[in-house]
Amino acid sequence: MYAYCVIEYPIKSLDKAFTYEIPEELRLKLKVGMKVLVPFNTRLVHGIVLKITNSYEGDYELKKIARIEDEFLVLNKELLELGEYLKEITLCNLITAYQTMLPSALKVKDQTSNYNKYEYLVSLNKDLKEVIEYQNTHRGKKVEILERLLNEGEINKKELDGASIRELEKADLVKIRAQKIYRINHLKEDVEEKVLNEEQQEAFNKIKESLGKSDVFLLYGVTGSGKTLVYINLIKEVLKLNKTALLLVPEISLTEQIINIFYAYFGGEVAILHSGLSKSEKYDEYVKILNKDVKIVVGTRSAVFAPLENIGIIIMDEEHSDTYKQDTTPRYNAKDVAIKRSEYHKAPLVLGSATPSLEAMARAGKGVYQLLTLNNRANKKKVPEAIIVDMGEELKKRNFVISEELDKRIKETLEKKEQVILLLNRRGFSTVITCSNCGFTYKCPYCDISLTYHKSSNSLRCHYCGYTKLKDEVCPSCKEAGLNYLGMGTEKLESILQDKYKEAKILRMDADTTTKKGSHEKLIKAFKNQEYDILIGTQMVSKGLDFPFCTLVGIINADTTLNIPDFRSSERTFSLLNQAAGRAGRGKNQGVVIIQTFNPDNETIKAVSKNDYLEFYKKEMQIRKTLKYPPYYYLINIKVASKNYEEASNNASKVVNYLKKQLESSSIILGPSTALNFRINNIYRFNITIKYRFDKNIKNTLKELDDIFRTNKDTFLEIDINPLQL
DNA sequence: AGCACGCCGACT
DNA sequence: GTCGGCGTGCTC
Repeated sequence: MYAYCVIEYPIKSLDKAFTYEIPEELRLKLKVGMKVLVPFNTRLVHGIVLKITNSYEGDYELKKIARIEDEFLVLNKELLELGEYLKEITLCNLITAYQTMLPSALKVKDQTSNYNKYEYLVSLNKDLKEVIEYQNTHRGKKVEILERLLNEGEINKKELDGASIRELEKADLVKIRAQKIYRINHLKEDVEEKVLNEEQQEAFNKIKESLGKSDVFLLYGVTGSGKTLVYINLIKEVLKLNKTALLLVPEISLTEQIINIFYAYFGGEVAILHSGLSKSEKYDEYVKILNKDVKIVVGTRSAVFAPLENIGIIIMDEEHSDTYKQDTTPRYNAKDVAIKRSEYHKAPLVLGSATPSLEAMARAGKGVYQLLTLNNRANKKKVPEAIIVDMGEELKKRNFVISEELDKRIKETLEKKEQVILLLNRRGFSTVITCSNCGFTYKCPYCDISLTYHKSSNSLRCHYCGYTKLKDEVCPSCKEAGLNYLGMGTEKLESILQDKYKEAKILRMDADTTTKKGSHEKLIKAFKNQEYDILIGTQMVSKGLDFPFCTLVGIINADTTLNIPDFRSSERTFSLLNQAAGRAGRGKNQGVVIIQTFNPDNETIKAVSKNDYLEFYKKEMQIRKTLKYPPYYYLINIKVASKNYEEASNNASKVVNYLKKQLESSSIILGPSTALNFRINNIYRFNITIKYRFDKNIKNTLKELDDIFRTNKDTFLEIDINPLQL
């Protein structure tokens, strides 16, 4: 018998099956989808078995499989196919696809170690007579232990005196049994059963009817409308059918809230998979799924590959989130994988969002997805009104940071002992440092982008490559003391606010204060417990959090994300601001939102203030249509990168010529242009963008292009299919 | 990728 | 004479 295997090296020339003879002793054990160790050239490498046959093609001599690794890990037929699908949609190597699907502890690589954790259980090894005899002839701890073992049966070794146990074991009176345990354990709690309201019930019913069919639903529910409750009830329904459920969430910080709810409802039936777990924790959770010890998986992007069988429903919360797309190779979108799995399992896929991606909404509009709407907040409060403040006018009144209106509202809110959230879309003390005398700005010598000032270390840092330098006392260019902070960060806002509202307890939450594991959750808890009055933060304060005492949300500068040169910036801004606004008035009292902007007439800002997603959707779709952007056109981004400028530039032109020759005339090819981050780490990058609607040549052309450049050592190609950013 | 094989330059 | 530089080519 022979086995076809892909081996661990993620190299184009090795991206094929190698044939091995299966040695006699492995013939019964070896299964397709197993991880094996095989001789390859002069050494042993790991691989995955793709196929087992009785004969093989080719006239070379075969080597034998050395051994099976991690015997319990078998990629089933669905997951093997899913890997091939991943390869197809991202143009990655097959082995890269499988690596992406596996937790790091189980990846195909040379060092294998045991991640299993055990507990040791002690029990009696001899009959009663001998035990009693021993007890009669001995005294002290050992006798007590035997007594307990007689009464209790098995006892965890940790509870007993180590030295005594060792002696008893030597005397052959007790035996110790190792039992695998999981690192993460949660018990179900008594939760009050919340009843679905009319809207929720209706959505629930529609989806329930589709159980057993691979329908896709877009659950469009305003912030606070209780989508989670719908998810929980659907999953309960799925469990009744003895099927499993997969819930995808956008990021860890959000996972923590939702995961606690799920633990409360489902306890040990839930496995979690996200980047906040340690390697061994992830391993454990993965093994739980493989062993079918859990029925529900909650996790971030890569959890879409969870080895669940018999899936009854897949739910993707915050469907519009960018985090579902991986921004390194393989550049897959978890949504595509979720759709594929939903088809395989004949399970409905529910896409939930308060601000659906235009793609999803457009598909719902065409009937590809079924649209379900939750218009009302679960607490029956209105979605907060939003007041737009024109910061251009405020500047004339010399209010640079906090407008009159926001100031008044903050004071009122603090007096009422309610809480304020202020959203600032930047991190660091200030982003850019400029000389007011000569206009000099610090740029990264390797990446050609502005350096960010960090107050705590008085240093300037490049966000791309990590280059750091100390801030100078005088401007390096004109030697005047004119270096100034332009823009503002959370740190600066904090000090301004502390000055203005001396009594207020202010909490700052951004990437700098939440680097430590668990610090994010701690800060949230502290604010929720009203240990603070004002919460200042970046994007992370806007998402999914529930603070019942918060009645005022202020958006300090709504424009920052709007001005990013990207065709999705309006969509992202709407989503961000809408989410932030949704933090206000989730409890008993009505909330208010203040939006400070230099563009009070901007359609996106106006739509946010009216909380009118559909209005935003209509206007933005019009723009996308005229400018030929998704969802009207598909995009492909090709980056041509090289250490050598000429090399990069010439090859970029060659790529464009090749595309023009191969693709249909209806497809639009843009570029080559210098990439937004043209020079990173001294590598020059050119951008080429393809816009197309229907082009039967596209797949093959990209594949060929990829093939051509895989052999080129100085220039490499990065192909991003359906990119989120250009 | 990783390693062997191979064919040319300055050294115990 | 040989140690070692990294170009080339192969891997079931």
